[in-house]
Amino acid sequence: MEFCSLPTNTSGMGQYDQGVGKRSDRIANDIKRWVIENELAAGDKLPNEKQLVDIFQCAKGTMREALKSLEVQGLIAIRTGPSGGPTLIEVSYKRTTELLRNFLQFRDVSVEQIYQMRKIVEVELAVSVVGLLPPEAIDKLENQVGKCCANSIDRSRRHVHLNLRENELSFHDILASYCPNPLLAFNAQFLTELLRNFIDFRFDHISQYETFTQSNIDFHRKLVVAYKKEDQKKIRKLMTAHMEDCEQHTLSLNGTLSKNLMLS
Amino acid sequence: MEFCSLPTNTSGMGQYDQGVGKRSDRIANDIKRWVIENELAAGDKLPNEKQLVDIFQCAKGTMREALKSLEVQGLIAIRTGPSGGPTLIEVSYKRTTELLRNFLQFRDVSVEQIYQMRKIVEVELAVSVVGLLPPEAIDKLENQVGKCCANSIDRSRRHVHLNLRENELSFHDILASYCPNPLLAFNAQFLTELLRNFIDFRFDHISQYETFTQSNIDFHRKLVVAYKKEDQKKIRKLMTAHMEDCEQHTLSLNGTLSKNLMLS
DNA sequence: TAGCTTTATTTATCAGTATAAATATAATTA
DNA sequence: TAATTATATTTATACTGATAAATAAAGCTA
Repeated sequence: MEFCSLPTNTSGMGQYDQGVGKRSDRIANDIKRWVIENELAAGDKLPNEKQLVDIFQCAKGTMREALKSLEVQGLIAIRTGPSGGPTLIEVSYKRTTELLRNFLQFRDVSVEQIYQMRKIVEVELAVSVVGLLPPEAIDKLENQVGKCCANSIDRSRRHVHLNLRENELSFHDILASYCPNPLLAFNAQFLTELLRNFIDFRFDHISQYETFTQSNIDFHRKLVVAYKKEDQKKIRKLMTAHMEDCEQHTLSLNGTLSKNLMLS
Repeated sequence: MEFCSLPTNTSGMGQYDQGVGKRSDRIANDIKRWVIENELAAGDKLPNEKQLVDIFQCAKGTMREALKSLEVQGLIAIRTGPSGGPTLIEVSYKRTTELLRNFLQFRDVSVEQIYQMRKIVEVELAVSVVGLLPPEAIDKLENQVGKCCANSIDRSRRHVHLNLRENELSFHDILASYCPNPLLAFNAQFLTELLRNFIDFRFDHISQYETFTQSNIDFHRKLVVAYKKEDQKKIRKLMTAHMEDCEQHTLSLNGTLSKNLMLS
């Protein structure tokens, strides 16, 4: 979509206008409003920095702060060079989880609370994708379980354990990727991300870790079978038990939520 | 907590250092890391703009972009004047919901999908706060139901309907405020916010709207009774039915999610 | 002491310059 | 001609200095 001049400069004209709040914030909001009104979509380009400065009659620095705001919100990407400038992008899962982690940074969240959420989210998701999985999805899931098994031959070192958890969790990511409900899928992915990257384990219970891994493999295998039969009831039962089981293992391994949620 | 000099300027020194990404982003990350390492908390003050410029040996504009980033992320508030400058704040629910709405802006979310989420979140939340509600919480809930009744005398105009929805939803906000799980509480509040501010109704079915309102009042009243008895089973049943009922009413009123999610 | 005024401090905005990075285009080479 | 290299152009990024606005604290007035 072509750029067709931003509408009347609602955020004030001339320097030091009377509007409320910071100029850069008002400009950022005006640009958002303009994007919505013109039904722009990801991939569409905004006017470049210089043009925006002309349109809004503001200083370069002010405009840069406005653009930085949109960038941090995950709404635009900025590139240099010819045909560069600010481009609208779909706010990514990644960016959104980063911002949501900021929220959790200053609050205490326990492993129990993560699983309280996960027990309802993963079960609902698992049940809801029944009938929506194309053959290649089943393949992917089966493949995933296979990787876990292959890796479990060597299980004596720390990084292997980490790798196993990675694999276990990607089973759930695959399921989430076939969930048509963005709210549900996002929550599921956010929770698996927390477990993947922000749980500090004590690695002094290797045997328990092995049990954990084996238990996961069993559940995933059974889930694949149930998905092949599209047996919704069975899937609900299995995923509920699976989450319960994961929670217990994580707790007995003394998993705690990291204090570095803010850092990517 | 006092400011005690930021650590070695890891984001590079001198102009145009070789680090990856933008200088302002690296600085923002360094400040985050420093906050975590020094276990700063909401209320603590960061060095002011000029001091930060000295510490990071960067230009004022660059530092302002870094601070804007932190501000947009909801991590700091900036005030002018003496004893002003950037102050750490708890990332607020409000800010987080704004950022999450950006995420949904470019995806299609249906009323059914909102309720798919709400049916599991509100039920889990309702059940989990049993036994955690102090007497004043019950009072608040009862009060809330009372307001709905009072308002339902005059129900002929649009804004009254909006006001009723407002009241109905604040019943759920009260419940959420007593939920110790930030993940659960946040999700619940986010969903009620969507319903409160971002559902466009067609107001051509006044009678259905009345039925909706009355139905809500009934459910809320019954829920209060159940909370007084701390009857968890009853609460689960009631809330499940309540959400199901809400969904049906919303659907028959042709509620659709607004296209203006990005705007506050 | 209550209310008002001044002053000092700090961010917010403006203006302009210089540098780096990315890309398109032209020139060169094989 | 195809591929590579050099050049020019476009754009963001970064730096500097000056002015305006906001606010807290100190001082003044009644």
